[in-house]
Amino acid sequence: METVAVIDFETTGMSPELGDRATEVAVVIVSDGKISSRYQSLMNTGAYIPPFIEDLTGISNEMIRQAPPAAQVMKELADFVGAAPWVAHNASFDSRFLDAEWSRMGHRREQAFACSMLLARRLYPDSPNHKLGTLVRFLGLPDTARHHRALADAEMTAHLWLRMVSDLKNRQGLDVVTHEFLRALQKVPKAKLPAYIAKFAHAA
DNA sequence: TGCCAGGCCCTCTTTAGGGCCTT
Repeated sequence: METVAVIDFETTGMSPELGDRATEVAVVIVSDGKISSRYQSLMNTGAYIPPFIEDLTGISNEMIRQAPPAAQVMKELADFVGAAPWVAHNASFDSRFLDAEWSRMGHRREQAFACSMLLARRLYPDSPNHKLGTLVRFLGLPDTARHHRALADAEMTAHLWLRMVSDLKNRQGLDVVTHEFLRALQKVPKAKLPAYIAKFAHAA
């Protein structure tokens, strides 16, 4: 299986367009069907973390004050990931924060994002909902039991990604499940999904 | 919890509204 970089941000809020900043980032590299390496760091942007976000993530303003500068962390992240394509749960969120933080240091993202949430909505329509934690329980995946911290959520997303690739191969009969294929699959209308998958499945 | 955004997706749709996801 090709290498992908699964990323998760903790932030001060929902919108970098409104001034929210990242507070923690984690990336796990998935290759050969397993997690092969990990990067995580708190990051100091100088931004204020509201109390309810402190409660949600356990990341406090005091912790951030002692964290390395955001530019240093983003540089380390870029070096760590290299040319691997991205994966995130609700990728529109993490991709906007990654692009915003990188743009501040003049760095531009080149690799595309695949979204585990859009794929899970298609592959597991019977899940009660498609929050990361719910999917982990629904599928019986390893639960890091520390939700809303970057590394724990990135690892859970990685296990979800591996499960989706495995299910497409073993249950749907696909021989090759690439990042590019899954990016296409996440955009296929749900009603057309069986026919789309059948086109690529090996002959019954 | 802090009232904000963006994108997807469904439906009582497309000249729109609201729920789901992410912090």
